Amino acid sequence: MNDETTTPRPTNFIRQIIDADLAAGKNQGRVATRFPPEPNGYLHIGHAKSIVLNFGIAQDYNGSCNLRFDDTNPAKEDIEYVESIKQDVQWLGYQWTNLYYASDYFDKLYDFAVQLIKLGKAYVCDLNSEQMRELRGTLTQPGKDSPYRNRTVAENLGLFDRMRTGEFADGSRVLRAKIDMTSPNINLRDPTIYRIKKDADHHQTGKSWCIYPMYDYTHCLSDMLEGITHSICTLEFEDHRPLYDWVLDTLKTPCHPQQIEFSRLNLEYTVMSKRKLTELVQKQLVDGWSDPRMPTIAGMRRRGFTPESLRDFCNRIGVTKSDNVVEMSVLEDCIRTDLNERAIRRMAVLNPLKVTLTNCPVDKIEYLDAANHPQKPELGNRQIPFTNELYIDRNDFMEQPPKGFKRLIPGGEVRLRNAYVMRCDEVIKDAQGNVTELRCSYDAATLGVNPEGRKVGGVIHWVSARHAVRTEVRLYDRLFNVPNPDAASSKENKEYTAFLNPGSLQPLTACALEPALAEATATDRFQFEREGYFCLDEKMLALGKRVFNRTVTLRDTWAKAGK
RNA sequence: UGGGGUGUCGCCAAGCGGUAAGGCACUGGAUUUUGAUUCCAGCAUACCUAGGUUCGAAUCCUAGCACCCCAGCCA
Repeated sequence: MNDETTTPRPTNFIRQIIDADLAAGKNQGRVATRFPPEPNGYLHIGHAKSIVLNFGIAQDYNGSCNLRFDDTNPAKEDIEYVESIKQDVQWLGYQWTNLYYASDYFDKLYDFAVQLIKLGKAYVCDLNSEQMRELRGTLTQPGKDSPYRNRTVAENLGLFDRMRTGEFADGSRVLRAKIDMTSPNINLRDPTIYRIKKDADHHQTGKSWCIYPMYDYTHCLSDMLEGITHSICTLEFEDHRPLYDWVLDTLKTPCHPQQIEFSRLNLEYTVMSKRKLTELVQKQLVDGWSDPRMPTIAGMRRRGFTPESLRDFCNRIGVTKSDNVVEMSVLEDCIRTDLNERAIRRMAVLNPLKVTLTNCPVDKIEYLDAANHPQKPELGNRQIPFTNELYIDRNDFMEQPPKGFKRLIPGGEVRLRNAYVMRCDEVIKDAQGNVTELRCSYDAATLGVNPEGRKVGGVIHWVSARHAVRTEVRLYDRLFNVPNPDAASSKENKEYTAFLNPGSLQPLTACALEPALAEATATDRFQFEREGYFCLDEKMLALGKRVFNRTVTLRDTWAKAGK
C-alpha cells in the first residue's frame, strides 16, 4: 500500500527551486501554488500529474494550494465541468486551500486594464482578426504596427468603456497590450488582452460582461492577487513567460509570482488532448467522459483505479522539462501493486465450460474454506460450495495443448483451486465438434494435500454450476492500437480515430461467479484469481445493473511466452 | 531562414567537476494449491556528436546534430 507517510518525498527540479528560494529567504518563507484548470472538459491523468505536483508541494512545504478555475472563455466552458473537476481533485485525495474563479477577478482585471491604458501600455485596436494576423508578421519576419496603435489615452479609455457596455459587435475591436511588434517572440507583438463576447452566458457571471480577458493577461494577475509564489505550468507556456512578467512589471504589482514550466505527460496507447477526448465523447466513440477506457480521472475511477495508485504513478514518473512518453506498464504496475495488497480474492469463470464430476453424488454439497488473501490470513475466509457440476474456463482445457501447458487435457489431472485434484475422463462434443462438456472424476484424498506418487502441475479456478452468480463482466484493453496515435495520425495522414482499438471493450455476458460475489458493493476491489483485478461498474450500478469491470489483468508470464 | 526549450539503458529518471542512483520493462533461478505474489541474480567502460579546459568531465567551454513548442479575438 502506498502510505504517504513512508513514501519518500519526491524530488524534482521544481522542488529544488523552491528549496533554493526558501534558503534565500524569498516570499517570507511562504510557498503558495495553485491548480488552474479551464472548465472545458474532464480532468485526465495528465492533469493528475499537475495536481499531485501542486498539491503535493503545498503539503510537503506546509504551504497552500488553491483550486482556481481559469474561466475566461464562456464559449467553451460549462458548469458540468467545474463540478466534475472539483470531484476529481477531491477523489485524488486533495483539498484546496481556497476555491477561486478567474471570473472572481473580472472587476479588478478591468481596473488593471484601465491602468494599462493610462500608462500608455494598452490600446483599443479596430483591426479584425485577419488584418491583425497580416500585421503580426511571421516567425522570421517582424510585424508592423497597427494603425490604431497611437490613439490617445482618452480615446482608448472611451472606446474600452464602450466595449464594456456592449456598444460594439463581437470581433469589431480588442484591447491590446502595447509592447513590440518587432519582437522575435510573437507573444510580445501587441497581444490581445480583451475581446468582445457580447451575448455569452458565463456560468459564473451570467450576462454581466460583454468583454472577457485573455489567458496571458488574466493568469499572471490572478496568481498575483492570490499571492501565489510558484506558478507551475506546462512547457508550451514557456514563450509566454515574458508576457506574464511584462504585465506584472508594467503594473508594478506588489508581488510577482515565479512561473516555472514542466513537460506534460504522454502515455502510450492513448491521447491526452482535451480536444480529442471531447471529440471521442461527442461522437460517442466511447461511453462518455467516464468510459473505463478513457485516460480521464473519471474513467480510471470507473475502471477501478485507486487514488493511491494514481498518486504513486505521478510520483514515479517524475517531473522534468524533457519530452516523454510513459509506457503503460508503469501505470499497470502501480495499480497491481496497490490492488495486490488490498483486493479480496475470489473465483470467477469468465468463459464457462461445464464439468460433471461422475464420482460425486448429485445431491452432495460440500462447503470448502478458502482464504480471502493468500498472504493475509487476517482478512479471513469464505466458504465455497463444491458440487458434482462445475464450471471451469474454456481456456483451461485443451485437446491439443502446446508444450508447457499446465492446465487440463484429456486424461490429465489438474488441481481445482481451494479444492481437489480432478482428472478429465471424457470429452463431450456437439455435432460441429465443439467441446460442450467434460466428464471428470475427483480424488477425494487430495483436499489440502498433494496426491501421492504423482505431481499435479496446474491449478485452475472453478465455480459450482448450481450456485454460480451469472453476471456480465467487461474486459478492457488499450483504447488505441498504436503506442502514439498522434504520431501515427500525422505519419499515415489519417484521423487519429482511425487507430482506435476495436477490441478495447469485450463484454462477457455469461460469466459464472462464486456466490460470495453476489454481495459485492461499489467500493469493493477483487482479484478474480488467475484473471485480474475487478470492481463493480459504478455507472451501471446506479442504473440498477451489476457489471464487473476488469481494471487490469494479472501479470501473465505464460501468455507472454506464447507470443 | 526568427524565438523558446530538450537530448543519460527499450521507457521514465537521479546526477549539479571526483570516476553512471532508482523504478518500469526484460533475462535467468528459488519458493508457491493464483503460470499471481514474494525472493535472489543479471541488465549503460557509458551519458546526442566532435573538439577543448582539467590530475579528473554526463557535469565547464566551443562548434555541430536531432527532436519539441510558438504566427487564436483558445488555455
